[in-house]
Amino acid sequence: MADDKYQALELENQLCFPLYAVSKEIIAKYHDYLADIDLTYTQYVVMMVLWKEKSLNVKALGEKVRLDSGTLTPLLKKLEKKGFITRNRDKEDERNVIISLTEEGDKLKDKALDIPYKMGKCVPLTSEEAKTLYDILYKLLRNL
Amino acid sequence: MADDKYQALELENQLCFPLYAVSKEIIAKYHDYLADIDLTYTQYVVMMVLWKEKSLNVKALGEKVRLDSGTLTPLLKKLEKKGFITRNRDKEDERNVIISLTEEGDKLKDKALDIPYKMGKCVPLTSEEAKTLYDILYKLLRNL
DNA sequence: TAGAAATAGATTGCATACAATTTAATTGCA
DNA sequence: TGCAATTAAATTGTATGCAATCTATTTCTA
Repeated sequence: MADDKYQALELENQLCFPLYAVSKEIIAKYHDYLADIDLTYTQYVVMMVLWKEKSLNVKALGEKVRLDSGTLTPLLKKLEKKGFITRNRDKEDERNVIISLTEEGDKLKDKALDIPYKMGKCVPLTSEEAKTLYDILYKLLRNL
Repeated sequence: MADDKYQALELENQLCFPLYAVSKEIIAKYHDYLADIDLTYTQYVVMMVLWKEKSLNVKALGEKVRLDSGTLTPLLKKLEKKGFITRNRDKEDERNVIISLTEEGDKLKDKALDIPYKMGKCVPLTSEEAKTLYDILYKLLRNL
């Protein structure tokens, strides 16, 4: 037991590693479904916000998806190039860039409709476990 | 309720998003502690395996940290440049590259010793919640 | 009201991630 | 044995992520 003091430094004794690993692996499972509608996971997350909000600025979008402009600016330019969104300076306050869904982008919602269901089937948890996990994760998001 | 059918497509109704967001935010919390010992989070994860295993090939390392050679090769070259590890072709089977801890790399373990403790204090969960989260995440890792 | 402070995005630089492909070495089998 | 299949890393290409900085605009205040 001479090395006991190093136990906390083992991968299996940390909470962050399985979080990081599970997050990556679940996102990987989305890959093929999302490729069918020409989106990456991060782009899908942004589109989910837009399907609901229709239009908002980069700052507000970033708060919802928890990404900064360094990540969002290039990603939004790609979504614009694909024709799913528009990017326009706010006439009221030229500091803002307003992101809006195009008709094409809005139609994509229907093609995405079965993805949550397909993904749900990929996650091997009981609904009770899923709810527990969900609650703990949101508690963390609120308090981190 | 005309839009009920799109409910599953809302960010708040999905399990993956909080996983992805929490994972990123906890890793961000490691940033300053790890900067003190000149490691990124991914490099830290790799070093944790090496502190325990001392020596193994890229393939075995990749299985433990769930990263492929496309990520590991450049990362390991950086750790080598920092003097924490060595990379050597296996004489028995030249396809393998054996990663070994240097004395310098092993000493880093002592500098990292308080990081798990500091991180634990950053995660606002009861020990019971932490254990529940841990168990569910490992169940997912086993079955995904 | 002019200049300082604050704000929103964009840019730069660095470090992942991973799919797909390539290269080199080893194994397995006809 | 000889070559096809397999295996392990490395490489290439694309897409994040984020810290730090920069630029343009707006707000605040002395």
